[in-house]
Formats: sequence, structure tokens, C-alpha cells
Amino acid sequence: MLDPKFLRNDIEKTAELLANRGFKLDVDLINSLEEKRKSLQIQTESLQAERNSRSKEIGMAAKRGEDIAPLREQTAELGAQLDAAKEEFTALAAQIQEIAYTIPNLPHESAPIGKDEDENVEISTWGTKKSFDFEVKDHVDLGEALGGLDFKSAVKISGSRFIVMQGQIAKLHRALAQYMLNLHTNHHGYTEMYVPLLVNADSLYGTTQLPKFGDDLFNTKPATEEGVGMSLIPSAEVPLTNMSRDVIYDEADLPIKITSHTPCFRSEAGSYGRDTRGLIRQHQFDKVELVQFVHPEKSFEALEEITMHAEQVLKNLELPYRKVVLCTGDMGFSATKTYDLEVWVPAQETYREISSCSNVGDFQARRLQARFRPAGKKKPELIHTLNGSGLAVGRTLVAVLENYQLEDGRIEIPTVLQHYMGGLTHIG
RNA sequence: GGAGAGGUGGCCGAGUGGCCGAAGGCGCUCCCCUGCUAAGGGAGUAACGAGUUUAUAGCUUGUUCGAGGGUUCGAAUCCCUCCUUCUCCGCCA
Repeated sequence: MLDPKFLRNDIEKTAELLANRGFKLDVDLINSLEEKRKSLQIQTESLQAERNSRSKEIGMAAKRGEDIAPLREQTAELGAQLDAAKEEFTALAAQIQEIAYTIPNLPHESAPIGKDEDENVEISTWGTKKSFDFEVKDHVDLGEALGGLDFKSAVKISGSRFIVMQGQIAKLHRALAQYMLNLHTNHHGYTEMYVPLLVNADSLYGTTQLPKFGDDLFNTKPATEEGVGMSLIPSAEVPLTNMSRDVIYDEADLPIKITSHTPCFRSEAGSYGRDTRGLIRQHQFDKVELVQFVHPEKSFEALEEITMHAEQVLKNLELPYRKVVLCTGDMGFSATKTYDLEVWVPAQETYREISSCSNVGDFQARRLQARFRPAGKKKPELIHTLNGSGLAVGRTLVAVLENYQLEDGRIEIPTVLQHYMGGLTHIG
């Protein structure tokens, strides 16, 4: 959620920045609602103040043994007025909040301005694309031929966009996740976390999946007026980032760096027809997530760092990739700035997203009430939160299968993973 | 799943209808005292929102005692629902 002060004091500038990401802020509507809010709030609060002081008087009169019946009657009338004002104010405040919830974060000035993914800017490329002197197969053909990817069984058991993995491929998938976790905990300073995969609505509001993106979630109960029950996490970002909810950290505790390997569940509503083949877009996939809570002045520094941590996985796996900074029009709802890492996928002859690292600024922290107490100061301030995939495990498996394929259909195992595979050098 | 007892400020803990936003303690900050240290004395110390303001200063004001409803002129205190913690029993990887 944006700082409401932006909407009150600097709405034109805010609208301009939001326009960069293709969001049209209804300035006139907000201005008129705000104006109403202000007068209504003043009115309501002064009625409340009046009631409070009268009630106090009644209490004192009662103590003196005076007759309080007439006073009570008078105040009862005031109460009716107050109830009406309160009701009106609550409705208006709810309307304003509903709008506020749908406003995305302001892009940072260093994010390039653009409409959509075509205007993302490549920052760097790494690694050499292997030249294959045979026709490359995609991971589906490779995996099925090796008996390790079983799409048919997954359809039978659950439906499309699920996968059954088997044998060495299942093990390779596990090895990838283990390797990533070990790298981040042993070398990048993250603390490993085991977290719930089912979360409550408060958590989803905290990380801004709700109220706007509820359709992307799998819920344990259909949404009703009573609530939605619990939801399967779309990313470990949700439980990890919610660790900070309603916490006031000591400044010395920052930065906090945590990581977790979890399955992620996404309904992928609205993406029918895209990436229907293979493991690229699944309802369930594994991911190793990196989350940092940092001092507000350090968050852009931290974004570079967290991105580097994700890049290190690709480098160590010797997978060619490129780093892209998302333009304002392609950034996620809560991000101020995002780097995507895209891995080379030989069969598609293109780079595909495998990690997304974002500085969220105080956007989530405001909803989470995630704060720290600056040394020597009384007032707590909002922290900044960051998250990054380090990496999406399923897509990394795709990249390994395709980039490490041999002409005979076998897969070479990247050096750093061989240890995790019991010394195995090839699959197949 | 059953029975019982709880949830109060950074922490502990008192408070069963009216100067209670909340005694007391711990912690923390500042000051005094003590030639260091330990101890002692004094003062201060919740969050969030609105208005005013150059101001995250001050002032005025509202809300918040697990959450949400209700009763009342007035609720930490009474009633209802939910969440959650602990103890005992049951079940269980």
C-alpha cells in the first residue's frame, strides 16, 4: 500500500509516476473522496469528543449523588447523531481503502519507462550458449525418453499443468533445490526456514496477493462473506515476508536474510494457451526463495546483492543467462524495481525467466506494520522488504536438461550437482 | 475431538461499569550521587490515525487492553461469535 500522504499531498506527481506503469489514477475521484473524508472525520471525531466529555460529566455527577437522568437523555440523542456520522465515515473510509488497495507501488526512478516486456532493458549476459551439432530436443522429449518426466500420469492424478517425476530426474530436481539452499545458507548469509504452505488471509493481504490477485490462488474453501479459509502459497515470499508482520526490529538486527525451499501453487488463471507444453508453467512447482528485511536506505543496495545471489546459482550451474531490468509497465504490483534473470532455453532458442528479484520498498511493510526502531530514536520506521527467486527449481531443471543434453539423449550432470547425485556424471 | 484456565504497553503483572491509556515491577533514556566497578536517588518512557503546521517538533483530538459484533450516557471490566495459548483426557506421523 502506498503512503496515503502521497494521495493527499502530492497526488499529481503520484498519478504521473503511476501512469508510467500503465496505471491510471482517478485523481478527481480520490480528491473528492478525500475532501469528504476530511470533513466527515473531523465531524465524527468532534461528536465523539463531545460524547466522551459528557459521559465523564455524568460519571462525576453520579459520584456526587446528583440525578443523572436528564443528562443521560440528552446524551442519548447525541449518540444517535454520532452513530449516523460514524456509519457514513466507515463506509467512506472503506471505499477509499478499497481504491488504495488496488494502487500499485511507485516505480523507482532507475526503472526504465516502458509499456510492456518488449521494453525491458538487458543489463548483461553471462556464459556461452553451447553450439549443438545435432538437433536439440526440448525437455519434454528428453524427460519422457528417459522415463523421468511423466505428464500422462500427472494428468490422470490431478490434471494438466502438473508433473510426476521419477528416478534420476526426480533426484536431479531434488539435488538442484538442495544445492541452491546450501549455497545461500553457507555462502550468502541466509537463514534456512521451514514454513507453512497454507496461509491465512491476513498474510495474503500483507504481501499484497489480496485483495487484487485472489484468482491466482488455490483456496481451501470457496470465498464467502465469512472469508476464504486458508490458501496454498503462490510463493514462499508470503510466509517468509509475513515473518515481519507486526514486528518492531532493533536497527542492529537488520538486515535479516531468510530463505526457504517450498512448493508454490498458482492457479494460472487467464494464462490458458501459454506455455501449455512442458514444465515452464505449472500449477505446482518448487522454488527456493530469498527474502531480506533491510534498512530503508539500504534497499537498492540489497536489490543488487539479492540478484547477485540468484545469479550465482546460474553461474555455478554454468547455465547461460541474461539479466534484465523490468520497465515500468512490466513490473509486478508491489515492486519499485525488478531484475529478471532469464536462462537460455536451447529448444526455444530464447531466454526464459527463471528468477525475479524485487525491491518492494515500504509497500508491503506498510500493510505488514513491519518496522524497526532506529538507534537512539523513539519512533519506529517501516523497513523495506525484498524478495527474489534463487531459483525456480522446475525451470532450472528444464534449463539443465536442455543445455546439458547429449546427442544420444543422455544428460550430463553439472559438476556442482554430481556430489548430490552420488557421484553420477550422466543420466540415461 | 472432550473438559478446564488464560490472552492487558518492549517484557512481567494488577485491574469486574465512570479522572484507567491503564497501579507496581523489569528493561530502556536522561540527570544526580559515588575517585573505577557494584549499589543508590530523581525524572521520563505505548502504538496508530485525523486536524493545525515548513516540520517525522509542538498543540488539539480520535482509536486501540487477542479479533469482530452487542448492551450502556459511558466497556479492559457485562453478553455473543471467532482466533489463539496453557493444563488434563482422547487420537495420531
